Amino acid sequence: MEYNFSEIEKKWRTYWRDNKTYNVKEDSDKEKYYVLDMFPYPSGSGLHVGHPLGYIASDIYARYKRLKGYNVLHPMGYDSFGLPTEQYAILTGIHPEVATKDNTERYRKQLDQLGFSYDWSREVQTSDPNYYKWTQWIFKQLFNSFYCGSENKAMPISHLISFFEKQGNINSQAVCDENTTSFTASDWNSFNETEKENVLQKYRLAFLSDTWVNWCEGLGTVLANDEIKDGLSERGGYPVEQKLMKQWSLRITAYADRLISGLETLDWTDSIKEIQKNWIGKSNGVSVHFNLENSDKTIEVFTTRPDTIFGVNFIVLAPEHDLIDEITSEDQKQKVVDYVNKTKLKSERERQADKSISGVFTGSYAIHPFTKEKVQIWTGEYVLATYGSGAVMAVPCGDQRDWDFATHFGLDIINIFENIDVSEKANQEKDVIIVNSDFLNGLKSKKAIDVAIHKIEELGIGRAKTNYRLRDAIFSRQRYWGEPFPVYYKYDTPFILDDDKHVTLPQVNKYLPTSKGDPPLARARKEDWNVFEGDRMETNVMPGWAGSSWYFLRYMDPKNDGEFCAKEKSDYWGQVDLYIGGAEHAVGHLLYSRFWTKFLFDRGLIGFDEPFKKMINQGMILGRSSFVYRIKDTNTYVSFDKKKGYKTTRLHVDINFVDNDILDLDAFKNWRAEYADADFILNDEGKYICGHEIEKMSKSKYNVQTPEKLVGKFGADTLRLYEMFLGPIEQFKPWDTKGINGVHNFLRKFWRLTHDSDNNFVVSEESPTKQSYKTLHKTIKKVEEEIERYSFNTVVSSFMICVNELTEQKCNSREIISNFTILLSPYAPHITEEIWQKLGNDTSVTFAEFPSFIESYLVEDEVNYPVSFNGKMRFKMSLPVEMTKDQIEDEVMKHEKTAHYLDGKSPKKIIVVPKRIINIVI
RNA sequence: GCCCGGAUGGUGGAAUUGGUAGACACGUUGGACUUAAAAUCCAAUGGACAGUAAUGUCCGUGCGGGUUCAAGUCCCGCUCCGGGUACCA
Repeated sequence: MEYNFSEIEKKWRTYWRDNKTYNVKEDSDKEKYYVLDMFPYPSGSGLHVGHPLGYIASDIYARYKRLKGYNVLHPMGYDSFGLPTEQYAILTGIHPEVATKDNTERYRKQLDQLGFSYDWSREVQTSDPNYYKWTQWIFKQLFNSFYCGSENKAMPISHLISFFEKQGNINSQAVCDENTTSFTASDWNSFNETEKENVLQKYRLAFLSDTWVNWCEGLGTVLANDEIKDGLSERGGYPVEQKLMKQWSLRITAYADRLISGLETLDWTDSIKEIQKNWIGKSNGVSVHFNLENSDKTIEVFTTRPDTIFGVNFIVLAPEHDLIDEITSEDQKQKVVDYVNKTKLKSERERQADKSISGVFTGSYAIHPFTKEKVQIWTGEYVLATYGSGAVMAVPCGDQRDWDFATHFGLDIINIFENIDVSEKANQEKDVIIVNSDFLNGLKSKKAIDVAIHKIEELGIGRAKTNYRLRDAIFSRQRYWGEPFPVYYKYDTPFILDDDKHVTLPQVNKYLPTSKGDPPLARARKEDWNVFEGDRMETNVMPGWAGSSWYFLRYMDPKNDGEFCAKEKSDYWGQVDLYIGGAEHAVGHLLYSRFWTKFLFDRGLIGFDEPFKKMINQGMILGRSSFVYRIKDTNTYVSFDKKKGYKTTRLHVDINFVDNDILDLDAFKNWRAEYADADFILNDEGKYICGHEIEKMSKSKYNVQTPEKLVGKFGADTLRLYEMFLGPIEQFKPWDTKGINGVHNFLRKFWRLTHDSDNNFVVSEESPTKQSYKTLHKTIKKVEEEIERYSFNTVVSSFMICVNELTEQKCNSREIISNFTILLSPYAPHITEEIWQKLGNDTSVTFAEFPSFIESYLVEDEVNYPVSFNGKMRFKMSLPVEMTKDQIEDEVMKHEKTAHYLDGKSPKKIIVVPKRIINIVI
């Protein structure tokens, strides 16, 4: 074999490992660059060809930046805590640690095969106690911090305590729970330890709170929304109910505003920024208090449209609203109780899925703050307890949901919009004039909103307020395979372990909840814990996103035993300059890690407050499924091009039996017993042609392509080039191996350019021709420009054009080949190392210098002008570059073909764009 | 419903600021080499029409309009596909 890729690739992978080629150190003489892949979860099923797409792109970029003289940090590791491994442990009894080790080893093997330039000495795993003790440490810092509203940053809780000691909480600007009661300094000083802690919990950034969760008694655990189907658990089919449970939460809502404004500094796609903005859901409005007819209490509603306050026809409370019990009249009591109970049984998801209108009148009335008229109070599911104050002022003429509700129950609809018909639907337009609204009459909405807020505040019946859709993040999981909390309890009050103490996951006899419904860790006996303090240890574990919220920092200082990451290291490496990964983490990982980064910044632990400066979201690679067509009620399969006229059933066939849509009949027959004596109707060439379709890659569709197979057949360099050649990195695209021969041939062509027919390496020492220089420098320019704008696919074309031209020029000059080898090395590291070595270099091509582009090689004496008539290109003519517009015009008019296209007419206008185009308007 | 993308040959895609549409590959067809096959090399390849031919004419970037000397690219109005998201007051 001339180009023996398997031997070459093996040789260089060994070399890189033995020589630690890709290990990096901080180096103040060099500018840093940080290229990171999104943290993979090492799943048991390994990689398919879609997974490495982003890794290849980031590797190319990292290698390119090295050639450009940067000190590049390009690490890899595993987000190794997680559910699938735990499920596997429950099923098999195999400790998750063992399964994780197997999976990461397999993953590593697969990654290594592709020739990535990771610094593996920096590998981290979230499930490694030496890693998660620092996750615990950050949790401790969150616990010991509060968010100061006046400084607009997180600060030590001790500051807050001394504030309370001096002033109580009445003038405090600290962010806290909605239901926090006021106290004075002397109140505070009289509290006992537990009382003080209960207050502090309302301020801490990591805090215990009662949270509504989907509790499944049958399984003894809390379920995620997507684990519930029709009100029953997906596994086992047990009933699920909403239950209040004490859970750890993180006060991400304190950062809501900064999480929105910080997006402006990021080079991310608009769509991800938009998703985050919507998720945080900032809305400016006003909270207004409505007095009740028969009570001293008031109902607080939140509205973004105070301009429509004279259009209020009724008020709707969420079924969970505190006041419902109290205000419901005797005659409506039974109906309301039934309704509230019914809704309680539904999961949040079910309630959201159910679009039907429901609600019950409570029988009591509120007083409109301006008109003083009676307003009916209803309860209805469409009002969410968890947003705003859990109550809305219903304006059916101006809000479609309120309109639907009013129409459904036959309630009045007052119209407050001039010349607008609200009999068919509500008016949501803001560019209309408001009428029937006392002091707002004649104003347009925008102005009326300001006027109304002003008036409401002046009368003391409410105040301007900003609401967020974002909720505090629940941080407890009733699982085993996650980070344990550094928390113990004394008299049911939580305490944090000292900084030098951390909890390692204790051994348990089973990975299931206890019979009492406590999490698996509750199975651990006192002596199973490495640390045991107080009455009991916390038995929840942290969620999957805990470890992944800060892993990019640990890569900078992975072995540090005294700190999570030394400040001088994080100051050197700084933000991730390029982050490549899927868009599916838009509101999970990408939001949480921004939150943690801002927190660590606030506390002075790192010097930047956004983790990922530039992000590229690679598109999914889809599979190309193949099909056979079985004639109904037979065991006969008809070729795709012959199936017309037959009634057939389409069946997925394993793509490993299909080459260029032609089915390997023997392989198919051997696949399954039922196909063993299959008959075939072949086409005229005696072949069975399969049908095909583009679908998501999945085992059940038999369309999964593994990198191993392709690396075996074509080599890693070919696979790397091909994955890039498929198309723009961020686009969704089908995987089709048809084209892989093309890039493989390119590498072979490159090999042949530098080897004679006996496979001896040959380069010429003669100086290259002008033409070859031009080819090279054209390529240098293109490769550099395209990589800089992350257009990885077009670079491959440039390589091909370069080798095609050099082959044509019969150019194998050492100078040209050397430079081209460097250009190609980020894409095809193995073959280029081999040729680099054969060129006589004794260090890796990794340490070469990216060739500099010299403009003068591209300068031409002549320009080949396209000549257009009325915008249509008709012919070309070469003219000297230095020619003036007038001279060009003369030359064109003299051209023999011009007369033909003028067809006797004289041109109205001649447009000459030097070095570009000539257009003659007739 | 709302928000964000996208639509270019038989296929994947290129065209970066409005300036030669279809680069580069795949596939297909024909040819060379070979006992044969594979591999390799050469040639053709958007469509239609005319011509023995060189060549010429027309059409052509989802659809309909517009701006411009010139539109895949800009503007207006649609269609279809993909993604995200939703009783968020």
